Amino acid sequence: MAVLGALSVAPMTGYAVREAIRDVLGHFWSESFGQIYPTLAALEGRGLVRREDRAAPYELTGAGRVRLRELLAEPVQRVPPRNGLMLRLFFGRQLGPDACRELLLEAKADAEQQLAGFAALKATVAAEGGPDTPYSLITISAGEHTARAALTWAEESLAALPEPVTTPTETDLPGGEQ
Amino acid sequence: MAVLGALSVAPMTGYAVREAIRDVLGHFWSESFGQIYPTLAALEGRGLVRREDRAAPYELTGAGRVRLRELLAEPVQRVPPRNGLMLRLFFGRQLGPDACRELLLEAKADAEQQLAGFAALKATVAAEGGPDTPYSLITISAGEHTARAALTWAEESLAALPEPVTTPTETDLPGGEQ
DNA sequence: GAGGACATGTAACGAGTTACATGATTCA
DNA sequence: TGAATCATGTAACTCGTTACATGTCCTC
Repeated sequence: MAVLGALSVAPMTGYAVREAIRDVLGHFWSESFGQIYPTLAALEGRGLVRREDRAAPYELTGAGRVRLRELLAEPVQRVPPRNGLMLRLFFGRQLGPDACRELLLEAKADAEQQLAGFAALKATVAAEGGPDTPYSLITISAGEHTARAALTWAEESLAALPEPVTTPTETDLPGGEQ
Repeated sequence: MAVLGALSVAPMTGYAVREAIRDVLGHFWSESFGQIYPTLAALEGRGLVRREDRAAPYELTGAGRVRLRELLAEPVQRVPPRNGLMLRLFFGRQLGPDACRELLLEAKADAEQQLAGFAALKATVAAEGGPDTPYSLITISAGEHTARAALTWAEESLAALPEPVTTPTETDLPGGEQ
């Protein structure tokens, strides 16, 4: 689906398909390198893509466009979740509060970096313009919302973790929290 | 890591481990059924878990607890993203605005259902109480933030899509739906 | 003429899922 | 006694990744 979709935008060599998937779809999709050429060969065998000769870029055939629409219309199948960060935090008692704080700080920095990336990407896409722009902006917006949520969550969780400040010594003043 | 972590909470049979992972870690982790028994056998072979006899539940050994802490301390490796919903929306021009709206409505309903599930889960976990509760609440909070972000995003995107209102026709009579 | 990019492929390996096969226990 | 649930395991198969192997084209 990703390969056909990429070729629906413009004819491309396999190499360019890989770069397009990495750079344009990168924030929500990925294809391993060794996957793309076999896929293109299979698609060519089924008449969904074609190329003039071995040096020319692949282009979508009519049948390929039909097939792409079929694939896009198929129900979204969700992948089984596997979030290593959550797994570590869930067993945070085994890991220790300090390491958990470290993980949350990483997550926060990560979210901030992502937000910056999305802002830049949004500017680029909006400047280019084109028929696919509104749909592209929707996916970027999803990334932004998710990253902002991660940022807020990390900050809240850091505040909620026990011993949020370094305790210098056992100098508890009277009237402190129980 | 997930299996050792589950056994760090309480001794369990393989069957119970599977249910614990599905019911407790389900919103951020999953293990396939056919994965758990081989894993338990391997862990037993390495002396990280033990059981009295073939009928008894597995329990963590001292070495197993050490190994779990090692694993938890390893850096989080992120999985390559693969979000079928975003892929479909990105190529939304091929798919058509109506189908895109449908996808967004599904995503919205999904997020709402998740939010309800998290609220219930939070209440359960908070009521039980225990040493792992604060960490558990952190992961639930992550789910809530993400789901809320998805909900907001879906609503915004629905509003942003072209033709957001149904074109009024003469079939706009009371009870005219269906 | 050397290094980097563009470009195309293959093969081995590994992780994980589904489906199958089997048996014990509980309870209506 | 039959069905549902609890319980343990195996085997085939699919998917995807990493690493390898090869070659061209351009430019400094």
